[in-house]
Amino acid sequence: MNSEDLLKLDNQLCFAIYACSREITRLYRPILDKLELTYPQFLTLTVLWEHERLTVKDIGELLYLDSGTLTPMLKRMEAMDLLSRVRASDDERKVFVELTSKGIKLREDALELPEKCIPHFGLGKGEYTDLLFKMNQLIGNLQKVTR
Amino acid sequence: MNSEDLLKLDNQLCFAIYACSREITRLYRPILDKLELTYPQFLTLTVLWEHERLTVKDIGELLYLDSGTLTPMLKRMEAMDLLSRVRASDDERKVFVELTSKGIKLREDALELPEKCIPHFGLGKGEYTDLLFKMNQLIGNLQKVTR
DNA sequence: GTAAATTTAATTGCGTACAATTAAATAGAC
DNA sequence: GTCTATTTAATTGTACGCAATTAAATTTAC
Repeated sequence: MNSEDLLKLDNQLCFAIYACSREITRLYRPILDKLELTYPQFLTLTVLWEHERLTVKDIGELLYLDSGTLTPMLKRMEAMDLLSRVRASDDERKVFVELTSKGIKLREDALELPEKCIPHFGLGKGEYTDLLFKMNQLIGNLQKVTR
Repeated sequence: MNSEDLLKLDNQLCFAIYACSREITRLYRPILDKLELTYPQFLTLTVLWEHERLTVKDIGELLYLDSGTLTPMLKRMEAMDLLSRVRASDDERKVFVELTSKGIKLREDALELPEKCIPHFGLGKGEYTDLLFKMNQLIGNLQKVTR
């Protein structure tokens, strides 16, 4: 494709991905609302369900977010009693984030989010896995350039 | 995959797409900065390069954005002398958006954005087209549910 | 051992996203 | 023709997302 064609909206993969990301969030929103979570908050809980205790930096590396995004979001989630933020005693630059019992318990209710929503993607099992692999590959390629 | 597995970050296609969207924006940013544009502003120009004159609603339907996002962004772009906003005389609810000569001219410089960035995706020509098709298909599937 | 460099989180500021509401104009129902 | 419903954009308010800066703690270089 030449650069004229690449400029057309319909040929821009980046737009398709950007639009798709927002469409999925739209699909998730009713259940997220029920859980009283935003999508980035749900992702934050997801990594904490998997890791128990993480620094702000750890979360940032897992979700590709920086402290400018995370600090205020984590404070909101702390105010909601989903997690606690404690400055590390051995290295006072670090802040450990840990789930409260409420945050841990929320996992059971959150199980239905992917369970109920992913079928609406209309992808076969192989297609889902394949697309997941390709997107992760693309992320990897991009990071080679941008880091 | 069961719902326990689907909840894991590494298995969530939605996260891969969300992260990928932001990684692409990160890749685009140096050139966008040079053009003094944000990514959504670039998309808005893209549809106006293709259509000449669009209402706010038209732009919203093409980019899946609502007036809450578009109105302030279009005002900023008007202040940058990239486009004009004129209320339609036959139907005063509508606002027509049209590029200024500066907005039209910017297209030449913008050609290098996809031209230079897309090679960094590290995808073969077939892979790019294939992934584009699959993402658009997924968007279509999602819209069946959310509209 | 101390000065400089690095790391970590917080802060500031700007620009989206989007739900919800408002206000004005137009279309439809009768 | 008028009353109601719908359409369109704007407004308001909240929450990201990220660049740039700040401030404090720790590492390192010497």
